[in-house]
Amino acid sequence: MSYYVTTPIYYVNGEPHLGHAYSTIAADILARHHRQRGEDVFFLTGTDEHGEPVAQQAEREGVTPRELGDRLAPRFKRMAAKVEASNDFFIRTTDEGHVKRVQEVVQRVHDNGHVYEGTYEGLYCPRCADFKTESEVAEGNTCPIHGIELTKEKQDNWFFKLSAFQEDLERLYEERPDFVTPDFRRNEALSFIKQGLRDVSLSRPTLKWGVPVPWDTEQVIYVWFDALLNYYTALGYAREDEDLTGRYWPAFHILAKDILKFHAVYWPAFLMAAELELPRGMFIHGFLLMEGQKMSKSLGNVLDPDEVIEKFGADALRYYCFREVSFGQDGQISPAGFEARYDSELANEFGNLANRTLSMVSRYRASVVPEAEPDPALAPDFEGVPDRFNELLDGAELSQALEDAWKLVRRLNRYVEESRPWDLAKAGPGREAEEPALDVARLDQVLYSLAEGLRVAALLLHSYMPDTTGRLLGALGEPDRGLAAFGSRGGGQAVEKIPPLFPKLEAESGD
RNA sequence: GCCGGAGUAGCUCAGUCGGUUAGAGCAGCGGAAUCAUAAUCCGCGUGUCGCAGGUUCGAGUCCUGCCUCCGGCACCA
Repeated sequence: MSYYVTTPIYYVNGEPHLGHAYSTIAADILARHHRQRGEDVFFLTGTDEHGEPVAQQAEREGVTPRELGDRLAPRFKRMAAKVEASNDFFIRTTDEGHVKRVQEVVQRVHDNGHVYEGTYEGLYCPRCADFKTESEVAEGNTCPIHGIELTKEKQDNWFFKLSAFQEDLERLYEERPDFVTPDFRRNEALSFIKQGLRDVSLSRPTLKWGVPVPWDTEQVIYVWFDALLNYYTALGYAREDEDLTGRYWPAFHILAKDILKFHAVYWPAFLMAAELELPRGMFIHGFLLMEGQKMSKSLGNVLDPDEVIEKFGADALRYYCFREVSFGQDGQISPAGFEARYDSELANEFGNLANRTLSMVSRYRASVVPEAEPDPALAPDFEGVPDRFNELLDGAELSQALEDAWKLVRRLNRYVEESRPWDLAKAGPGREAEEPALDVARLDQVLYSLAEGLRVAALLLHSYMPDTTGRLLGALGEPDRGLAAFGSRGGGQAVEKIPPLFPKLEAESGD
């Protein structure tokens, strides 16, 4: 079974920020999760480098668009690495393999009769790289988004017959209710379709920076089609010796709400026109808001992922993003919120649970997990959790799944208090009078159950926090990374004590 | 203007087909414990469930109207 997941490709007219990291982390969690389930996974991210905004940005900086891409693509690549993204390839739309395959697909759409030549006249925003309909024009012929003056443009260019796919799209949404999730995004896309689709421009005659239209090399392909096709083209050349298309296509897409229309309407229509299989689905996430506003360069409220990772670690960032903000919704984030979650949940609840567990096994049982039956007091709380976890992640419900896993962490801390291993380990007065052998067995059972529960929880959390859970699983003597049921493994492994997984922040700054 | 969503504890939110005293986390207050990164655990809520009607034996849950907020689309400038 294969699983192919993508992030949007990031536009190189600016530096990477936390918003980019967010999409990347989400896709990475899904990729890692499906690998844990033993599936054949391909995870793609990359950069979008064509189009007018890049050309303009390059001009402002006095470099060629190619040079701008060459400078920024590595930054995005590095960001992916910094957040521990396990992508199998990093596509750049300037890659030869991409350009070639875009032309093939566009040619096929043309040959299938879905392209025609027309004239487009209207007000154009160079920053948006898009024409504005009358309704989208602000006072004084300015762009409502960028506030800059629009220019009147008339272009002979090629059109894609989007309107011809109206019924097909409606049927798609009918037949596959999960094609776009969450459902309120699906409704938005569907109502957009239902109100009637207009043909869209497929090419740009005035621009040189892009993929040439194969049958009219004076024009370049509109950057959005070029960009969307990355999901398909990458599989063709990511590996020198193998075309991966048959193995992985179609994809599951992760994207933010601002590019819903392109992915949920244009993209499937274009694939239909090219007679390619449609995506298996897509999940539309919201924005991480800083002080109530979208992070944006112009507002100056951008959180640099590097700084966050520097202070909290990549795992903590990955955790926080999906814990604090319900995946799919917009949500507030803040440095104070990071610190609160880090301290109370990662350090105190999870890190300390790991620490006390390893410590007690080490102290009371010479660092070997005892062999015992799972405690019936604990087992029901783990019953069915991995299955439900899988189901949630099948629907890309990252926050819900994380919540389920976290309940186990909390349950285990409670279990420690309920079972009081330190009392069981005491041979003090009033204990010897009872049956010591019973307590030995009981302590074995408690320590086994605790270590086993921690193992199961760590495995569930592994896709979210690969580094720290990896270290913890190593310390627990667990070589495998597949999801496991509670009680599926016996005792007998040697454990080792390790430094705190999430050191307290005060302790750090106090040094 | 049209469509959709939301309005529940100080904050963030759960509340499944209408059914027992409306829940969780955080924050706050009090306590227990000592294996552990002074971490953990337990206890503590007089909430007009946006407002007003209605249906029902019974409504946070269904219906109608209204208010506020958010999103999408359309329109105007």
